[in-house]
Amino acid sequence: MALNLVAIKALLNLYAQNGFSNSVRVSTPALAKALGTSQQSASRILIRLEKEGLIERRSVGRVTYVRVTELGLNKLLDLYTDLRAVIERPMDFVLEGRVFTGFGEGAYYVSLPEYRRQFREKLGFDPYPGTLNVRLLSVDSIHNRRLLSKIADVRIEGFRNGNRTYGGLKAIGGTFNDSELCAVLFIERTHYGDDVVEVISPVYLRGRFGLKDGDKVRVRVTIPKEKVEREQVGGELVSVGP
Amino acid sequence: MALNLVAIKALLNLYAQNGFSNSVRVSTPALAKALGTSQQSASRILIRLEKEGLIERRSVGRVTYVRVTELGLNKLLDLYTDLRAVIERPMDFVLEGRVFTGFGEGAYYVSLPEYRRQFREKLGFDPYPGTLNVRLLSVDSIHNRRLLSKIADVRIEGFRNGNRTYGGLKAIGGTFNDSELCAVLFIERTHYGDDVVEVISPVYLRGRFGLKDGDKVRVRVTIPKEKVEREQVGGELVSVGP
DNA sequence: ATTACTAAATGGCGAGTAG
DNA sequence: TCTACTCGCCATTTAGTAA
Repeated sequence: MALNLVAIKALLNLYAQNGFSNSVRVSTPALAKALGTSQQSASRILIRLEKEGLIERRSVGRVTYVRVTELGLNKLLDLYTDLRAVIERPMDFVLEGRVFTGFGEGAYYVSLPEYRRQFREKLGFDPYPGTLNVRLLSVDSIHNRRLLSKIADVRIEGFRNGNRTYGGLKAIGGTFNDSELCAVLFIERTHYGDDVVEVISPVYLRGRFGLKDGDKVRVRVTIPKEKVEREQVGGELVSVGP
Repeated sequence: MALNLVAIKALLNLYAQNGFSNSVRVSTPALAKALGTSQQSASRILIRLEKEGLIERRSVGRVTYVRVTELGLNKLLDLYTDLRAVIERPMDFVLEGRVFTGFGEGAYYVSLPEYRRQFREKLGFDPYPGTLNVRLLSVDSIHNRRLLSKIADVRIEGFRNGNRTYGGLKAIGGTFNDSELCAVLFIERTHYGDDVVEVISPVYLRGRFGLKDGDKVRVRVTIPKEKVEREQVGGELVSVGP
């Protein structure tokens, strides 16, 4: 017999008030308010939680005290550890596509001392002078490119040199064909579309893997934890307290 | 419009299969099995999740691929962080009671070199030769005593000296009257009941607080995280995979 | 084999209300 | 005031079934 989400929220609410090591004084109207539900439902939930052995109730006069049982705590811990096992683990973004020859500016830009210095300092390697252009194949890869362009946290600043200005870009480190260190570049004003990434590496990738145009390659970016943007924070969860 | 628990489980299940950075192939019977529900419910859940923008579906031939959206990920993260905020925080166990004079053996035992050495090494202080007996007042305190006796992780070994054997005990560090370092002892073969704790401390507590029999005292034990026993592991949560 | 509709059963909800 | 009952009502479920 599976518990409802609201019931879990109620349990969490009680636990949040130290309900495991203290008897917490609760009233069904107060609980109802905290859960955004009716008094009747709050009453039902407490009855249910008690029946399932997740809480213990004790009436002193007309006020009731509730204490979360070990079973109840375990219920919360189970949910928590299940979530944690899934969420607190590295997230892999794979970009798969085919090599193609671009406009050939990559080599020029990468070898500019301003850029090169920043790559060395912020990415930790001295890039081979040139970018490898990859046209992404699957919708997943294109989707991942979009996500990564937001996650990428290595900011390479633009600069000006005389009357010429050079734009900024973002980068993020990854692995090329599951073996070589590389970085994916997200150039602010690129000539390419959403289905293209430009990759740099300390090694000459075309040579290292004997790549010709049209060959399939794979870039893997691993995000240590959940570093994913949390722009939408529509928290509709338990508000703890009275 | 609040989501159901089963729907959350479904979302988690999809996410667990790298559903955020990969399109996951799902079938409603398989999902139903993983969730312990019917095929029809699985179908409805997917429809619902898609309607709420938490997943995206894509049909290729007769198989459908599902991908968790950023909104969907945020939903999981919200739940997770809410749980974490409550669970991953120190837990306080308060024992309140009144001082009473016991059989007077405490001083003898504590001053035995074997015990004393272990206290010093495992608890980090040299105990005043004597225990303070506290008779617990509230049901919460008695409950907490029971819990702490299971949580207590400082094991003091028994020993024998000639023909006499001295029993083992467990202890856990705490704070006496919110100011002095102390430890609660859980003696294996005690003469006292479940409503009594024996407390030791580097200082002479009776003197330090001017305690007479019947005076109220409070011992607080703080457990860093959730170190609580998880004997009951009735996991009825999402089983990940096919 | 799928997915997902409709129908009937179940279960949860809030309003009203008793104790 | 409180808790928790009953009662309609609506949501969610499963079974059957269509596509």
